[in-house]
Amino acid sequence: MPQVDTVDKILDAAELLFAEKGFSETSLRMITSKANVNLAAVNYHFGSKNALIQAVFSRFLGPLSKSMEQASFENGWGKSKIPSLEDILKLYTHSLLKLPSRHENGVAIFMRLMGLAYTQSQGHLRRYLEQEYSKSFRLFLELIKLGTPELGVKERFWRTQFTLGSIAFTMSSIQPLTEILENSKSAKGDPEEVVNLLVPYMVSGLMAPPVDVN
Amino acid sequence: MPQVDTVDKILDAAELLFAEKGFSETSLRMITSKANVNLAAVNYHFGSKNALIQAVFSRFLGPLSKSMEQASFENGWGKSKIPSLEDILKLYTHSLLKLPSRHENGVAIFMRLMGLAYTQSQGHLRRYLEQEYSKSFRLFLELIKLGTPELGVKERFWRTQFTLGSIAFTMSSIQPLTEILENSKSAKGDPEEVVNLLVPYMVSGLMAPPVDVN
DNA sequence: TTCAATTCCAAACGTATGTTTAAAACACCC
DNA sequence: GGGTGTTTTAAACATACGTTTGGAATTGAA
Repeated sequence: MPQVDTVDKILDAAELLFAEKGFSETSLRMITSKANVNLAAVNYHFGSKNALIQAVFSRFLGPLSKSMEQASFENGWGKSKIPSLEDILKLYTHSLLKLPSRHENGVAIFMRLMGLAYTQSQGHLRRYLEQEYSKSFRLFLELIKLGTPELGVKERFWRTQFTLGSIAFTMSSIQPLTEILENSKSAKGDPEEVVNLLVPYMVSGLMAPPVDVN
Repeated sequence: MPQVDTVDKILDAAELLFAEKGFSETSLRMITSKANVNLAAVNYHFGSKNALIQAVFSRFLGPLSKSMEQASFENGWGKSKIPSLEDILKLYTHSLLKLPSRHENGVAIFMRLMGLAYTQSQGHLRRYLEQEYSKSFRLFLELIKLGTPELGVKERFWRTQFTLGSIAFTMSSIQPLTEILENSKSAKGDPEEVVNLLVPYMVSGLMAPPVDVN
């Protein structure tokens, strides 16, 4: 058994390339040559390119969803012990930061991948994530609901959408925008710093006085 | 001369398909068959697929950037007459809503395309937009700066980033775009309503008490 | 060592893509 | 109405893709 087996070498290379270029723009030949494995290895070990995409997500989404469910449970959060919005968002962002990764900048990669999962039209991926992690996602929405009791359903829905957008988009467009702004000094901040700036922004946006009551 | 010439038929079809599927996932054959023109027409009139992508953006970004620059000028905004953040964001969102479009729900399509431009890795597009519309983008950043005088450079940079993310992501993940195009009256997809919910969210996020001062 | 199962590999397959070609069709002006 | 420049067309082109194949190499247990 090699130190890092073929499966992991493929996942490592695929993770990076998908995050960098997107799914359709990354070919199996790019992946296998970066991973130093044979082209046919992907289909042998995973079955298809789509299955590889799903495997990339499962490798980090599995541990992540488990750790978040557990943390929420350990805190005893629920209708009897309502958490503040800030606590919720801090829990999530920090679980993310603590997530182990094989790459530097792992957080940015994961966030970028999550953004792509929403943004790119990969029907199979959406279906897969939905059926596999809907429980985790529902828990997140439930906590948001506990933290924003004054919001109507519609307004909470959209503000949650805006919030997810801030995260996904920010992480997914770090490199491009820094190029444009050539403001690389202010943009080079490490993920932890960005997250620390992000939480109060999200809290403030979600907690803004309701416009629409229903 | 036909009522709608080939160039416009191609642009119309491409705009919809790009917004729905993304750039790489949309083939020229999909576009030309939806537009009822010959496959070779794209390369004849535009030169290449990449040039078509750029043309799709120019068709709505040209008028949009002009109208925004003009509105900002007519309001006399500047260091002598500092606009409120809400005024700025309202100007932008409403110019967007008033933008003429050949499709119902044009706003959602434009926003989705802008989101894709940032999110998908299309180097040529980024370079093109940068060289063509950097002035408009700089104006936007300048206005944001006027509207958030209490923020440090770094915090303003990231909060702007978060804000752009809210917009782009929200519009780009209105999932089955086709569904929304079909029953555009449905309350949950009405762009005007979403924008009205979005502005206070953005204002509140941008105006949150600074965490980091520098 | 032997043998069966697993993993790897070079090569090929079929398909879809963006692009080019050369001829046909069309439009318009003198 | 003939001639010229523009536009459309069907067909072919070269290339890149995901996937499959059949045999070679490797592995682990008996």
